[in-house]
Amino acid sequence: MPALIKAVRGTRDLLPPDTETWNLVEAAARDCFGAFNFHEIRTPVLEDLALFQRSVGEETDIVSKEMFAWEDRSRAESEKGQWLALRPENTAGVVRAYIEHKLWERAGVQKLYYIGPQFRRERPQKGRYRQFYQIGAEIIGPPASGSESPARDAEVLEMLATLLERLGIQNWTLELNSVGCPEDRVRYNQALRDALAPVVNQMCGDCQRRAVTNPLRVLDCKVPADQPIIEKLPRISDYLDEPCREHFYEVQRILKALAVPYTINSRLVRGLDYYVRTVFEFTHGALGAQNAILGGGRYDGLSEALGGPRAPGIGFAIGEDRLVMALAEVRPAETAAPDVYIAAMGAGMNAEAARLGRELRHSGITVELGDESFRLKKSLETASKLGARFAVILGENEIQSGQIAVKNLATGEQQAVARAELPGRIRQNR
RNA sequence: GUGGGCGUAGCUCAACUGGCAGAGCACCGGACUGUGGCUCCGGACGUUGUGGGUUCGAUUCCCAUCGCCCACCCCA
Repeated sequence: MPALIKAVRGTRDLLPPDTETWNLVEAAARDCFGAFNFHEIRTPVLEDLALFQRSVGEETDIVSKEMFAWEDRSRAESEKGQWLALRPENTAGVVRAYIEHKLWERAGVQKLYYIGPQFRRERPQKGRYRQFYQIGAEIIGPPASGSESPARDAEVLEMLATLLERLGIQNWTLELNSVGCPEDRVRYNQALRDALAPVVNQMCGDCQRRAVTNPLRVLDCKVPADQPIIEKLPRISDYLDEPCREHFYEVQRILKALAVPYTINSRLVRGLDYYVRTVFEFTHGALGAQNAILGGGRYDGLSEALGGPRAPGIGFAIGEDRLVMALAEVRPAETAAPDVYIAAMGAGMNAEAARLGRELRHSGITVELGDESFRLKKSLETASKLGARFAVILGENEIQSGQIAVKNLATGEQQAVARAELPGRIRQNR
């Protein structure tokens, strides 16, 4: 026997009834985003590697060590092999499409959402997979379209709160921060380095490394012993210039007006290079170490970094795997049951059953077919296990008389119904 | 990439200091040839993740390897 082929590390099959939950989440997202006038965009899973190097950032772990990337073989021999990558996130692709299709020519701001798989070559753990799914949305447009307005930030945050609420997910926390504009961050980074210099040798090994490579990351450190030191480090809020400060204030003012609860987390920094000003994260307990179910922020300079026109934007990505996990606590998955199970009996009855099934489905009824080889007992047993509401018995007697036996599997009550009345009878009892 | 935990039937798990691999649930069939759920009877379930070692004998002990899980780094 050949060796079994299994799903590759970090990927997984989603089976029923779990897929019902996934569909529920996606339907809720589409519905909710639609109410905010967002429209769907689908970008390729495969992109030019350079797209992510330029947007997410060459030095980020995502790009430097967690991407599935390879040189395209078909052109390798001409020594101009194109480097391809499976997308590790979707914002870069959306902005690329925005530029490529000159979407700035369209009226107003572009409000786009996507649902799809992303890929990162990380070690899997709870809530983290190599193929994972994100539901995200972006608002992007030329400055004149209002894309830079704090009202857009608030709109996105309100939309997320609405979605979580609609899904019945509670106990989420919105953590909000502003990382300022690039100039602010340069000044803040310097201030951090200065403040860390005298104390960094008292900190954990990771922090000593971060202090050199990415001082902002020191703020995320979870080592208890480091906390007193971190508390005393300068805060980004003291380094924001006036426009950034004003922007952040206005976002909060609108959130308050909308009664969207949030907390300021001055240590919240996000991993992607392109974020400016508003950054945020929604967290949820009981998800293990990966407690962030979604994150996002503003990326006013991204379009230009990718060779496009100035097009400020803000967006987020929901970790769908994690959202589903959180939702599963509220609503356990359940397989939908058929309305009717057709118990065909006797040679030649499969065709009759198929015809009847076709008629019923035409009326919007969900039908499962038995098989003419089954004994009635077995058909009823199966119908019952599947959770069907009705068993429709189709045998010689029924064909002869034109009266079809319909059994309500919950009550055990059975009656003969004229074939023409069958769909109506079943629908009214659904 | 690093650290820890765990791999026994489809699922949840047993099996004493090393002595014939088991139970519950689920599945299939029968009791009941056109009437499910309850009950009873029966059946199939497995190279104990894989490979090696120690031993008269290994699910058990040792080594290696693969896989999964959890955590770190990083991140959604």
